[in-house]
Amino acid sequence: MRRDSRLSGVLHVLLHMAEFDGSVTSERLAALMNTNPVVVRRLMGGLRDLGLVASEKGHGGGWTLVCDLDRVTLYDVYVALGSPGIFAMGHRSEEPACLVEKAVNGALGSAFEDAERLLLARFSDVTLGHLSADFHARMAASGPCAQEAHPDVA
Amino acid sequence: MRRDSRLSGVLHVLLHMAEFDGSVTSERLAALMNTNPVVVRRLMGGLRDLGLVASEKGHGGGWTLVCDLDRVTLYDVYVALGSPGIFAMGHRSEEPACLVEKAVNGALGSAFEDAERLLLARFSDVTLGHLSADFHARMAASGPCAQEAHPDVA
DNA sequence: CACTCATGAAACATATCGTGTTGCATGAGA
DNA sequence: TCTCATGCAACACGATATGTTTCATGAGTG
Repeated sequence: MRRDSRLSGVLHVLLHMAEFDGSVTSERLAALMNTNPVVVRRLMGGLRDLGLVASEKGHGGGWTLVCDLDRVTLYDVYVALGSPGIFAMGHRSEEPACLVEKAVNGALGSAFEDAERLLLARFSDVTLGHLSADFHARMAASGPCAQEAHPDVA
Repeated sequence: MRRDSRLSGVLHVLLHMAEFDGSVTSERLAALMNTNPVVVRRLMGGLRDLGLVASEKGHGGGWTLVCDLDRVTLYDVYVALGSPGIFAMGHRSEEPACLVEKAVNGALGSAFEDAERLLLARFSDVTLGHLSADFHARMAASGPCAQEAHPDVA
């Protein structure tokens, strides 16, 4: 549990959901991720609020994709998670009185801003559809006898 | 204490040291940083190992800059700190068996690599001399009656 | 209506890691 | 010998992602 893997995790969930027809329960998704259903619900909450997925209670309930995979980017998913902090590093003080620290913040800050801008731009360039296509390409490349997408669903 | 501020902190220390003539004790540096002398020693250990600073024990001991400020970049300092992890986010699994996760890792990984490359390139473009010059410019800009660099040293 | 299934939410435990702090050993100079 | 300062180890603390349990809510089924 070294770093924040929520974006990685929620993308994993979404791509698995794209392989299902109907709705999928948190429990089944959690089994695919080797984690706990509550963790899945926490991850999905923000996505539901932004209309990327829908959840239904009760019998036959679960999670459903309600967005166009080709119109949702990694950036959208990132925002749905609450735009978590990107960098593990930061300033010692955001509003320093010390002029030395202001100079340090200036140099580091602009570098971090540029890197963040590039990263989020890259996120905006990739749709869930791209990821899904990449997944299917890997499926095909792994041979005709490759495992199914969901071997544990049978 | 939200994020790793070691790079910011150690740059702060180095720039303050540049304003001193002789050696400076950890205690004095810690006072400038509002922290503990042991924290300063921890930060400086890696820099000493790489020959950026030197330390001496006993009477009159302390820390001295032994590098050319114009030849040491932020990247060098970053490496001296042990090249700490840059991003707060990462993969759920580095070597996943799941093809979905491989696709996710591929997309996220290349974006993170590009952003890291950009960030470190920016670090390599900035020397400690640049930061020091920036600091002195800020000193001059803050007016003739501005505080000294080390008002608490008098 | 009673029962079951599944989400929603809150509380708590756990692990990691940067930071702060204390204590003691080592070595250099007065 | 005494003092000063680094070096190092150990421990406490705070923040946060993650894992887990418990209970409430609501939707479908018999």
